[in-house]
Amino acid sequence: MDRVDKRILAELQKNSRASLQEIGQAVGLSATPCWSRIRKMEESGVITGYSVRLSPQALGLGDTVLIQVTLDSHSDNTLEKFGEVLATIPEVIEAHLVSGDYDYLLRVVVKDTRDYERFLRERLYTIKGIRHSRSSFVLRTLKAADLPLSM
Amino acid sequence: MDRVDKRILAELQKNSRASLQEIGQAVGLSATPCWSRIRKMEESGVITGYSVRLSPQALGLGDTVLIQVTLDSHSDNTLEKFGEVLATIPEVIEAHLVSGDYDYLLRVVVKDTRDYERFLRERLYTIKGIRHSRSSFVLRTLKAADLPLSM
DNA sequence: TGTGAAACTAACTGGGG
DNA sequence: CCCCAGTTAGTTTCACA
Repeated sequence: MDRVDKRILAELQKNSRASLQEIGQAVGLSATPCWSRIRKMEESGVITGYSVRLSPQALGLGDTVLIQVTLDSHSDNTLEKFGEVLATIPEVIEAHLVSGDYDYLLRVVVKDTRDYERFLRERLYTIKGIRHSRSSFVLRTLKAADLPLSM
Repeated sequence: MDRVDKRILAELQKNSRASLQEIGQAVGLSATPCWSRIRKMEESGVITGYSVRLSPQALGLGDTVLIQVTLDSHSDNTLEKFGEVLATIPEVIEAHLVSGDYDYLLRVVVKDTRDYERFLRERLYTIKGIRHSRSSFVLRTLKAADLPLSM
C-alpha cells in the first residue's frame, strides 16, 4: 500500500467502472501495473467488493431516519436476538451496536413520514425488549460515506 | 422500474463488476436487455454511480465513532458554516443535518482511540459554535448500507 | 421487449527493459 | 516494478422475431 495504491482506490471510489487505461492515466501508469495492484488489493482484503450507488429518492425512499435504541437488558442473549430480528427488516439498512447513552443506532429508509409511522407500528414496536427509542429525521446529508485515503 | 429491474439492481449491489451475461443469467435474460435496462436506470438517475467497497480495518482505520453535535445557534449562516468546515475534515465520512434532540450526526473513522483523542483535540474542538457533542463508538456493525429492493 | 451474431473495446497474459 | 504487444473476454450495436 503506497501512495499510488491509494490514488487508484480514490479513482475506484469515484467510478469503479472506469477502464484500467483511464485509471492508469489518472495515476500516471499504464494499465498493466494498475491491474496487478488492484488484484493485490483484492487479495489482501483492502478491496472487499464492487457496488452500485443508488438514489433512494428515485427508488421512492424519500426519508431517512436515524433511530437510537435502548434495550431492556444487555445480556449477550438479548443483544444477539435483537440483531437477528433487525436482519430481517428491509427498512433497516444499517444497524450498529454502540457504546454510550444508547445501545443501537439504526438507519432506516422509508417512503415518507406516513410510511415511517407504519414502520414504527408494524416493525419496530413489535420487537420485544426495547426500553426506549428516539428518532431523528435526516433533513440534509452534507457528506457521503467514502473512506478517506489522504490521511 | 419493474421486478426485473430491481433484481438487476440487487445483482449490481452484490457485485457491480459482474458481466452482463452473469447478470442476465441471474435474472433470466440475455445480456442485451440487461444492458439497455441498466443504461435506462443510469439515465433516469436510479443508478448514480459505481463504487468500490473498502475495508476500513485493512486501511488502518479500526474505529468508527458516531458523534451527535449540538450547535450554539440554528441560524442558516451557522449551519452553513459548520457544514463547510466539516467538508474539509477527512476523518468525517458522513454528516447529516437532523431533526430532534441534536443538530448533526457525524460518522468519523480513526485508527484507534488514541487517534480519536487527537481528532477531538485538533479537529472537532477547534470548530467554533459547537455547544455540545456526544460520542458513541461503534462496537459491532450488524448490517451494512444497501438499499432494500424487495419493498 | 426480447434474442443472437458481429464489431468493437477492455481485461488479462507473457516477454523484455 | 514498469511498458508494450498479443490473446481472451466483455460490451455495445444492429437486424430480426
